[in-house]
Order: sequence, then C-alpha cells, then structure tokens
Amino acid sequence: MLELAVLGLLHEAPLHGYELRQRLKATLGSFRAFSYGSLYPSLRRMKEAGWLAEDAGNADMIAGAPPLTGRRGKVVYKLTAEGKERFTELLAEAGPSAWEDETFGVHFAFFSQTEPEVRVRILEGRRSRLEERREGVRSGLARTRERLDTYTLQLQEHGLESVDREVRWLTELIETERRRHHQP
Amino acid sequence: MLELAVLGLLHEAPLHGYELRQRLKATLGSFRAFSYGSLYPSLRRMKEAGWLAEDAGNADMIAGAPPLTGRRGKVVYKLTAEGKERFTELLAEAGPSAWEDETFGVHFAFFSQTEPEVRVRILEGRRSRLEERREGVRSGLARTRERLDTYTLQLQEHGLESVDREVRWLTELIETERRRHHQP
DNA sequence: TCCCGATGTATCGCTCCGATACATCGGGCC
DNA sequence: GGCCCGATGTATCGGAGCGATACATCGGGA
Repeated sequence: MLELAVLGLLHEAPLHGYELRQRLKATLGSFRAFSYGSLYPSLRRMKEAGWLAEDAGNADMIAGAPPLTGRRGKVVYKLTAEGKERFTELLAEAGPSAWEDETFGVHFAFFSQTEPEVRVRILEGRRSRLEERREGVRSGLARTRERLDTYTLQLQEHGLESVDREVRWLTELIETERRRHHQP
Repeated sequence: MLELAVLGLLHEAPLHGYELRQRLKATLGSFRAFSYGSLYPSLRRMKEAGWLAEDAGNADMIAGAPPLTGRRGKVVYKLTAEGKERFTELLAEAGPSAWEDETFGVHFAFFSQTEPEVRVRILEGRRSRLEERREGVRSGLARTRERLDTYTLQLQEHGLESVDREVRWLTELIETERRRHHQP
C-alpha cells in the first residue's frame, strides 16, 4: 500500500522522506497516516528494488565535507523508469486488492491518473464489498438484536449507517463516472 | 486491544476460539474482525499471563482416548480471578489509549460494564480527538484546495463529512449520558 | 545565550492481517 | 453405501504498519 502511495507522490515530483510524509497526510487526509516506521523501511525496499533513486540535485551536501562528524544531508528520492512502470502497473490493477478497506483510499487518491474503466471497476468492487458487509451485519443484527445491550446495539447501528453512507457516496461517484465516460 | 475484547467476551461466558471469533464479529460489527492469526497467539499469551484457563467442562474429550492419533477436542477458555481483575482494570482506563481509532470501538462495546464517569470521559476524549483531526484536515484543505485534483478533493471532503458525522453522534451520546447520570 | 519547536533520518518491538494447512462432522445426493 | 462439501475447529507464518524513541540540525524568540 505505502508502495503505491509513495510511487504516486514521487510521480509528481522528487521528495525527501519528511516532505513525503507531509504529503501523505495531506493527500490521504483522515484516512491514513503512514508513520516513519513504515515509510523509511519502505523507501529502502523500493530503492533496493530499483524503483527509486536518490536525486543528485542536493545543495545541502558539501562535496569536500568531513565524511565523519555527521552532517547528514536531505535524502531526496525520485522515480526511476522501472518505478514509473511499476506505478502504471499498480494503477491498472482492478482486483480485490484495490477495494479493501486499507487499500481503496490510496487507489482513489490517484484516480486522475487511472484509466476510466479501471476507476469504475474499482468503485463498483468497493461498493459490492461494502454491501456484502452490510448484509452480514444486518442479518446478524436481526438475529441477535434482543440479546444485545444498548451500547453494542448503538455501535452496530452507527457502523451500519456509516457503511450505508459510503455506499451512497460510491453510487453517486459511479454515476458521475458513467456520465463522463459516455459523453466526454 | 484484542486482549480487552477477549476478556470482555469471556467475562460473559466461557468460549472456545472459533466461537470467540464469531462473537467478535457480531459484537464489533463493521469495525474490526480480528483474524485467527491474532486471536490464537493472543489467547496463548493471555493464558501464559494467567488471565485465562482452559475450562474442564468439555465432553468432547474422551478420558481414555488415544493420546496420539489426533482427536483434538475443543479448547474452551474461561477467565481466572486475575483475568477478571485485569478486565476491570482495563475498563477503568480513561486515557488516550481508550479513544484512538482502533481502540475506541472495543471500549465502547463494553460500556455497559464501565463506570458512568469513565464512559463520559472516553466519549469526550474521542470527540476532541476527532475535532483535532477535523481541524487539521480542514486547514490543510483550505491551504491546498486549488492545487488538488477532483478525486483527492472528493476523498478529503468525504472523510471530513465522516468525521463530522461521528462527532455529532458522540455529542448525542454524551448528552444522553449526562441526562442519565444526573437524574437516575 | 539558551532553549524550543520544526525539520529531518532512522530503528525497534509489537499487534494484527491474510493466506494457508489440516482435521472433524453432519447432511445432501447419487 | 459411498462421496463430497461446507461449517466447525485449531493453529502457524510472513509481512505490513504503528507508536515510541533516538538523535541531529536549524531558525527564531526570550
């Protein structure tokens, strides 16, 4: 997941870790944070995989600086050709992995770079996923309603309404997509 | 987290792993699942800590059964005295750990066993937490609105509305609590 | 001058998830 | 009778991500 997010953000511009994290917060909003404890290891892995490279344009690093004594400069990352390819590949993925809870938000955030058909597929997949869950909760609720105390009940119902709300949101988005798609 | 949930469920009645998982789904609803990959290790840890014991009342296990050749019976867990104590202790906790995203739902699910003042404290803590986040997103949104593409914007706004909705829900709950508390 | 908060990189231990494996049991179907 | 299948049941493994923590630099205000 972080992988896609990082590729997406670096696709727009080279960034260093700290700024990457700020953008992550700004882009994903209230959905996800992604702590440094995930970010830095992920950056390392992606660099090892050849998707990222450290950018050279770094004025903070003095050429003849003492190699010991700290003085660590910013580490600016940018996408390699393979990285861009990988990003495109991930964007085209329209399987279940794209509409799970943790994943969907990130995919959605990069929808403007995603093919219209893939967008609709993902939105619909997400919607069915939520409808499934809704039915599960609903039937469980119907079966056990009288056995539940007030608070548990309240929790269930609030959850149910949240899911309902997101389903409606998705339906609107899907309709908009279809309109846009059929008369561009 | 799982710890509290398990203690809470076993506080009502002894259960085996599979049933525990069903109850977890039924109680937490659309919030959390808790897979077996968390449940069984957690049960083991809690047993080692002395909070759980295997229940004896297990008719599935034949006394003189062949000790090899599989034939594994259900493993029914119940709370020990220390386990009950631990549960009470966790219920009384009204710090930040009780109103974080992942935690709050579980605490709420056992509100009927929680002290009224603690309930209000947790609800209010949760609400401030969400208000904080809302302000963060709002201000970020105000600063960068024109730089964001449609989808990112839509994501942010949907997130914002969700948070708003939960804040309103919490406010209602808090008022109800206060009413109940002041005229019992 | 001194300290503090923002910027910046990084690791460690932990919880949890999803996939997977394997075994039993009851019921429907040929 | 025999067979398969879905529900019940226990369990592990690898990996992702989080929160806490450490440490260093920099600019600015008291």
